[in-house]
Amino acid sequence: MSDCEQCMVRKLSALKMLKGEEIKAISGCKVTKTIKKGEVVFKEGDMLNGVYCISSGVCKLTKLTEKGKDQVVKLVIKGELLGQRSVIINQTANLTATALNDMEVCFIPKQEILQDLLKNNEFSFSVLKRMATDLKEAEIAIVNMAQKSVRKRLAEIILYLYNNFGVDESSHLKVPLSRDDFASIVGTATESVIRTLSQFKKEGLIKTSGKKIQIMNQEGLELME
Amino acid sequence: MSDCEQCMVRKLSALKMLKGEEIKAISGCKVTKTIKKGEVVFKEGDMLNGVYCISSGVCKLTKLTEKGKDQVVKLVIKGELLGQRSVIINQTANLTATALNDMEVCFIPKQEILQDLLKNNEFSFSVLKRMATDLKEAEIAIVNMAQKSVRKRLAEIILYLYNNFGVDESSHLKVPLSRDDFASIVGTATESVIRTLSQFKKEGLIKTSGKKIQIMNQEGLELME
DNA sequence: GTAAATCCATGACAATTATCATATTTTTGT
DNA sequence: ACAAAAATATGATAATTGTCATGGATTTAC
Repeated sequence: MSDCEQCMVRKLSALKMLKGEEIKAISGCKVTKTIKKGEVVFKEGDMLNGVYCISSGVCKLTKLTEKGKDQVVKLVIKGELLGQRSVIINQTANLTATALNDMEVCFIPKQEILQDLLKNNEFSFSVLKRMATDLKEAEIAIVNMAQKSVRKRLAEIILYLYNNFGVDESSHLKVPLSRDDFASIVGTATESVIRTLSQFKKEGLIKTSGKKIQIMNQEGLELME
Repeated sequence: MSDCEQCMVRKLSALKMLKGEEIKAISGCKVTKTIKKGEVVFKEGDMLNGVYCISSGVCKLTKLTEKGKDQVVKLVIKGELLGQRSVIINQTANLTATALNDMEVCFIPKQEILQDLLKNNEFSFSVLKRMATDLKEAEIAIVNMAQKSVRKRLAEIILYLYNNFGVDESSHLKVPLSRDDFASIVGTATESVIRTLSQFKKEGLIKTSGKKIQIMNQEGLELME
């Protein structure tokens, strides 16, 4: 049905480097899937038979800790590929992918991707660049976790959500994260998130209505000590 | 002088995938450098003109935090490449590399590496795999930072040093890390490291003499809650 | 070999964050 | 629309970690 050659989303990822032939092959074997909010795309430990290209929606990648809590490692958005790392090093998934809202994804079988990686140098170099960027971001995340306070990390994630996912008609953050999700992104207890958000409210930095968050003083969040 | 074709260290990294021609080219243009303990190989923000292949010695990769402290992101060892990420995405270095003991490295110019990456698919796929593995490790580090206590993280880094770098004749950990280094790996204050090590001593888990550490009860460290 | 510098160690105390208990509000399912 | 479930909120308190001060031990440089 839908044709990869015309797909705008593909242009956002390394898949844009594929040649006519290769695109056609993928068009022929890809499977489009709909994933509902809260559903799991794949689980830590699953052996993946391919990668997922996200057409719409947002997804969280989490890792289960020894205490049984989830830690969010990364939020993934339209145009990015899921599962490429596991496919490349041929290992089970390191993370669990869960839809934060309704998603549409294209599943591309492993053999197809691996074949293209080995044959098309521009494609594999592009994937390499993408991964290098991910690695850089992960390194920054390590430093943030190690050195910044919960308060600061929470302010930063709110700004991140604002800058990357924007706001809805009522100017509330678009990505629907629960306090629990925030806690597992920031790496703290849910109560600490709630308390800190209350603090932010008192300070006039944000407003909330239910789980929805609205930024009132962006600079205040940015300049947080 | 020394010939890359014969180099055993090269076999440990993605460079093992290079073909005869390519190796010769590198042999001809590489520069061998000696770096003394404490010296900086490159600094965060430097534009790198090539990558460094580590022949001997250990090196820490750090990032400067806003508070002016260093956070260690990774320890790098013989056979690994330094600076590949910056060269691949053509950006300034994200991290500072500092020798923890005397090192010998081979500097390979950027053009040479990039050429090989674009021409030799097996090489670039091998670099890709390496980077995928680094990314996985970085994700695990994020989770550890976010969820584990200082005590636990310190126990883990001691075990890591033991497993990856071994001990000297007197069965003390080989890598010479100061309490300050430990603090910036674990992501805590130096005093907290000192205090926690003292605690470990009291519990019979380790012994210390000066900055040297000896593991007395490996299982105790492994099973730490 | 000795002084200076650096590093290790520990106490006292403050700040941050976690945990447990318990309301209250919001969302969900029917 | 309504009850049940889930999520948010807040207080009280404990545990962890950070900061500042100070003294002793090692290492380094000349």
